[in-house]
Amino acid sequence: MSGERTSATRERVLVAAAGLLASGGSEALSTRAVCAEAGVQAPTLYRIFGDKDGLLDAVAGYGFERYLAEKHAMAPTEDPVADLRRGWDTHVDFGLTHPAFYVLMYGTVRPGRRPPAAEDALAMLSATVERAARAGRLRVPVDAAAQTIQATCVGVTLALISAPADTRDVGLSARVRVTVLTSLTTCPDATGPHDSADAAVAVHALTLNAALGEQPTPLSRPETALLREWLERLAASR
Amino acid sequence: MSGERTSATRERVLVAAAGLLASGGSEALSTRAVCAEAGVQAPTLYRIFGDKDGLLDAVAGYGFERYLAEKHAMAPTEDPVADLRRGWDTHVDFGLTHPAFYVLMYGTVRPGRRPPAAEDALAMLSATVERAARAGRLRVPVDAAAQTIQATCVGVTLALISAPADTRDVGLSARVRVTVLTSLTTCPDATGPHDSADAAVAVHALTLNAALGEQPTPLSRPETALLREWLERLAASR
DNA sequence: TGTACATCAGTGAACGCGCGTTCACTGATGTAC
DNA sequence: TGTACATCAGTGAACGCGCGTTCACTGATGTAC
Repeated sequence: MSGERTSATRERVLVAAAGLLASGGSEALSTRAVCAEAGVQAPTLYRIFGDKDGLLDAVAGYGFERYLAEKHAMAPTEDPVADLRRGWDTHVDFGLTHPAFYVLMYGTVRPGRRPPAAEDALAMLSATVERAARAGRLRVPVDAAAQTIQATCVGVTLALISAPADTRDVGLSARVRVTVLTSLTTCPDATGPHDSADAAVAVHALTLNAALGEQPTPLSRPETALLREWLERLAASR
Repeated sequence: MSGERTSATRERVLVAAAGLLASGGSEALSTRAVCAEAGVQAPTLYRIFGDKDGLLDAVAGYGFERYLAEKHAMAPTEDPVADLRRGWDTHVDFGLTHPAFYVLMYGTVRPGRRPPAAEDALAMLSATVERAARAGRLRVPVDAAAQTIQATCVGVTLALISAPADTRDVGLSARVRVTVLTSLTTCPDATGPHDSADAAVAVHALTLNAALGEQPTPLSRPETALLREWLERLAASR
């Protein structure tokens, strides 16, 4: 009973803190404001969380749990690359839906100190990347892929959050996701469920054609000429 | 004379603030600490900067000037894509060299409010991207490319800053840079001066081969078979 | 079953500190007559 | 040239507030005899 009451108070304080965070950002998260909002006296907060840092950690953890709830609603499928794609979108969505939480979890950068949420999220991401590697769908080492995905996904999410609503580039996330996942994996449809695989073929054909440039290749000159003609046909096929 | 003395004091205060920022992060930037460090009384600071926000803006601007100094040391060449590549590296370098400044300039995310430095940097970046577009080297609209570059480059820099020194993935920036710039531009050597163009060809050949998957193409079956064989040869050629 | 005691989640009120900021003043420099 | 005045970058000292935190206490619940 007393245990239940304790956690009820704890929950009430966290909800109050989350509300202040959402409405006023992390600056609004003073111990006094949280106490007032939760209808609780200061010593209660200190008994439960120890000190202000403990409160902030608990709030970040509370936000991370919400994030995990969204993420776990999405069970892993047998296609790890598709899971990466959906994980990317879930991440960005969460950031845009709970920007204050997100900034507290990912945007509070201190040199040499990764936020715990970022650490945990990276571990989860690595697990999915690992599955992709075991399925033979990965083009680079697991760590490299996970770091790349996390860095770019966080960058995109922070950019979207800090962009004024009217100049927000709605396609940014999908474009970067396609580019990044395509470059890391060997998934034939890494361009996502809404992009046709044809478009991916066209893009890569164009890219390869450009990369060929004036370079000498292991192919003979007539072979190269025919290859380039085919690449152009593929590029035009979307 | 009085004007010179004024700006000398202003400079002294900014240097003091920069020092505190570098050693203690933005939390260490109180008006009182800055005054003490600069050997100046509070009203002097208030006369020069108006209030604390004015001071913070001035400090961020001061950091941004340093950034611009590094950036302008690098004059634009006739290859705008190479300029984008060097601009990327300069950006990441600056972030790692002046992490506290960088976080103040780019990492202080508030929903809907882009930091002024990010705004200015995006404008400068857009100018270079625009040059690439005029040179026919761009694969996507200017705005889309600039946003993509900024979001991913900031993401990478923040990731590197917040990574503990011992787990810092040194290749992250170059890998993401290659991927992003390659996907946005038609530069044959977008992989950078230290990566061979052969490697780029190999990567793109592999990518295209994967993207082809089981998709039907506008090519005939024998053509496709031969194409894939060539792609494999290109992929193995690095 | 009744009583005495331990535990502990909570209250009410205050402490002391560092903060951003401002008031009243000084003293040096530039300027009009 | 000398004097009176305006300007203004600076000083010294304080104001008041909100902050994180803690002290002393209450009252409800659980427990031993």
